[in-house]
Amino acid sequence: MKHDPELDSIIGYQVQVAYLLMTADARRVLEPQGLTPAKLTALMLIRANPGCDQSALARALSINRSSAMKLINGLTARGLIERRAGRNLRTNALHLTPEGEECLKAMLVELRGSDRHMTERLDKAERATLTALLRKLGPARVRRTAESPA
Amino acid sequence: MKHDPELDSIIGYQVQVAYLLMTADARRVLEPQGLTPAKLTALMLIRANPGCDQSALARALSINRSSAMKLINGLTARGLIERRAGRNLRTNALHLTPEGEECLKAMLVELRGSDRHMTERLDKAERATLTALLRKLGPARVRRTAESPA
DNA sequence: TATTGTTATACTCTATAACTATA
DNA sequence: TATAGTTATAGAGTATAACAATA
Repeated sequence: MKHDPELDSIIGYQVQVAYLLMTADARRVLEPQGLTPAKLTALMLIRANPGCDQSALARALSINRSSAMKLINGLTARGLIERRAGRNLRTNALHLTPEGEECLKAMLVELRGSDRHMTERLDKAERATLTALLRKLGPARVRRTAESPA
Repeated sequence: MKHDPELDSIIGYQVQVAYLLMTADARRVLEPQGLTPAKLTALMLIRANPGCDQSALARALSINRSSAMKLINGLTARGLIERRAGRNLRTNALHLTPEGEECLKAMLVELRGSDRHMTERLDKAERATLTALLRKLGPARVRRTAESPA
């Protein structure tokens, strides 16, 4: 199937192609553990913010509370995370279990391998450049804390 | 919510963040027409390959035939594409309708606007560099020399 | 025999709405 | 009042399995 050349100048489309390419390999790595990129991201967020509550996690993942419930229930059922007593009686504190910590570490090793494989045609400088350029995506008018103390 | 610094060195994660950022804006543009990035991609493929059959489209989108059926039925119901008689009695030839052509053109105008907005912090050279680096993603052993650059 | 389109069915992810307990 | 967690339900999107017609 031919590709429409008009899409070559649309960065968002190029990013989409890259995303599908990269995640296809990542999914292959995560699948044996019953994980997906979204679930992995949730585990990483919980590791970086131990004791966070469910609503905060939902906001960070850009999903709503009830969707987060299903995600959290699934990870809890797999023994990777657990709900502990929170700051008050209506919040849960999310934590990785020891098994979750171990699973996450092992996944990161494999994901680094996948990532190295999928970026092997880029040298070190190119990798740094790509990362820097990806970070510059997004509208210029975002409210920066240094700019105006909104 | 804090971000785990270990993810900063994983290109696949950076690409995922960029993808979610870019498509959020694209979805906002496509939504009033009942379209999604995947449906838009299907329309672009049909425009670039008029008369293609359903199975070829499914392969190009990396979905299976029955999933493609739903997609095609939806676009047909919206009057954007149509099934015509194909090369033989068991294949359909997919074509954009005049309304589909017009809708696609209008969407591309808006998507270019969105794309320009989301990449406004990059200058022309940076855009070209980003596109070139994104194209270099993927394993080195892929047969890419004589084929189309995907 | 293999392939195309099709249907039936199921699973995952997401969303909305409503409910409860608590703040 | 407002918020956190929860439940029920629904709508996309995808997949597998099977089937008839055709190659």
